[in-house]
Amino acid sequence: MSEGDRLTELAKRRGFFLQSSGSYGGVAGFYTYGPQGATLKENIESAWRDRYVTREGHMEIDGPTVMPEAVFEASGHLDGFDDMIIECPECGESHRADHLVEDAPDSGVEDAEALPIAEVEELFSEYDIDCPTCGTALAGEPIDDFNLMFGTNIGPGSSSPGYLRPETAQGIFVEFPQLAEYARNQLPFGVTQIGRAYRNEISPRKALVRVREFTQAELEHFIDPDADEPPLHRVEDVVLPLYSVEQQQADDGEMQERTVREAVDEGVVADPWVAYYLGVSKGWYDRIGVDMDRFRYRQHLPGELAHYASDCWDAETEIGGDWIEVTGFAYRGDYDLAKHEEYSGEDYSVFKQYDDPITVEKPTVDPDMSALGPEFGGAAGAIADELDALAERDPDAFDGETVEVTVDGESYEVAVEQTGFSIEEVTESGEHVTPHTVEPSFGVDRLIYTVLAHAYEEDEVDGEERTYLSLPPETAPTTVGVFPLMDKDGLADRAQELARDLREAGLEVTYDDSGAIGRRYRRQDEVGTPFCVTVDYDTLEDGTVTVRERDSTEQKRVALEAVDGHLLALRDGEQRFESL
RNA sequence: GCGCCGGUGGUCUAGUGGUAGGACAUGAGCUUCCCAAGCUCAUAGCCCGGGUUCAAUUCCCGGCCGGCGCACCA
Repeated sequence: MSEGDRLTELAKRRGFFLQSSGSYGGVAGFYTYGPQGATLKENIESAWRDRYVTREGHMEIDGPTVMPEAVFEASGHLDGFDDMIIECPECGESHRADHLVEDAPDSGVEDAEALPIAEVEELFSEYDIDCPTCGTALAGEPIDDFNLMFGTNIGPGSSSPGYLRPETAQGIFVEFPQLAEYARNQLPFGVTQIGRAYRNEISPRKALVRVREFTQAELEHFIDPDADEPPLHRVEDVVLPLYSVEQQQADDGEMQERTVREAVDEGVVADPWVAYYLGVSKGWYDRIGVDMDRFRYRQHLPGELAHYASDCWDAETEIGGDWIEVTGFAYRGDYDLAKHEEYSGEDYSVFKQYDDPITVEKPTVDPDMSALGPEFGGAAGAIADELDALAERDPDAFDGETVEVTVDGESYEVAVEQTGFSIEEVTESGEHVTPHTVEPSFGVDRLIYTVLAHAYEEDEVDGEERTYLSLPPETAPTTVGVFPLMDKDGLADRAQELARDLREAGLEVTYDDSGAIGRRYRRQDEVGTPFCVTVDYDTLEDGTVTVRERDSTEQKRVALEAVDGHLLALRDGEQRFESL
């Protein structure tokens, strides 16, 4: 069995994840997290919150998964995701069907994308359109509709289309004006969101790696590109395993190690904010259980860059020989906010106050409309606007007796004295800045898949093969298994009482009294439970229990009344098992 | 979406034109003083629909699902 198959089998058998709606044949690309998986996910998400919300001092919001069409017109997802594709039966090349129709001589069709598919298919016959690659006639070939967004209707009827969000980021961007208020209009600030996103993938693959509904944890850090710098010194010595474009294109390209500081100084990572988050994140991956020997940061190749990104690095993990993307670190510039400002008409900028107000000489006009109106009639208004723009663009144009402006291709001469031109001293207390966005975007499901795959271990205990998940105690869904050595002589009662006490102390506890003790240890090993506590005959005598550690299978005796404190400390990394 | 291969208890699998056997797991009982021991018993299965046939889990067609390759991954 491959690494992935073994993992999927264990995941189903032990309750990490399973394909959804199995009773009805299953649905491709949808998974249900079982009891272990749901808690594992919760643990990873809360470790993420701890790192990217609490410790970075960012905000968290929680928005809806359905958003109106206008949002995705602005974001570019509507056009970018909705393509008609036709595949040539001869050479196998795929082409945009709508573009071929528009390009066909005499078709006269201008907006084929808006037409129903059946109609576009007919147009292929009508205009005898051939494959641009090999010339084969495409008439009669089916057209595939690639719409990666799930659509729906908001309210009755179809007048108000909506889509399931294909990324959580837009839910942050659209609320920017109010979020800036919450941040008291002070840059920089960061906003996070953990939530579901949906993409109607053509072919979901590899269990949790490519699914149609998934969880993202995204951070949008809004910065003033001219003023804000990341606190690089906090991570400057972190060593990054980098796989740059240059190395990817080299024949024998391998990863190279650079500290965050070196990466910035040498220009390997172009943007210091991106470098900062690469540095912050490396320790976090390690903390949740990613094997850092199977981890790298890979730079996007020029052709891979999304429409908004100027530079992008992915965190990738290796599973079964494949590298999978678990996080994208993108510098999105002002693309998103500028788009939403343009489409919504709302203000998506932040007013940045100068330390000291500055005085500037500003050319202004104050056209005498009572003179321009009679002279130029209906064009007067537009001429006034153009004068205003011209004054800012080229004040020298007002030096002569008259000034010439062009409106709708018509040239007009205006007497300078009628323009009210003057140069005024203006005091400016600040300026409007459209922030740039730095975006680390985490795929939670792929991280879960990675953590499970990297935790999967096999060894031998007393000549018997054993499978266990070497999950960090903080990440493991169950922290402690509690067993009576025997299900008799009152041991079970004492053990159940202990299990209740440990749960009350805030630990995730499983109680098990079924079968031989070794079997129970192995059950917990397979779900990655780091510690097991056994109540035995000595417990009845001297009030101590054994604590057994998963990876080493070693045991220590601990006093009953101290066991909850030790386990909490072990879980939180404040104590090591060896020092018990 | 295309092509190839596949789909039998929770899991892994044997097998068959006359509705199925094992292993592991699970539950009950016995046994057991720390790492999947043993014994007894029990629960539980042929992906869905159509066709051929007296009879289909088995053969044929379609669908769904999975693996791999291609394409796709804004």
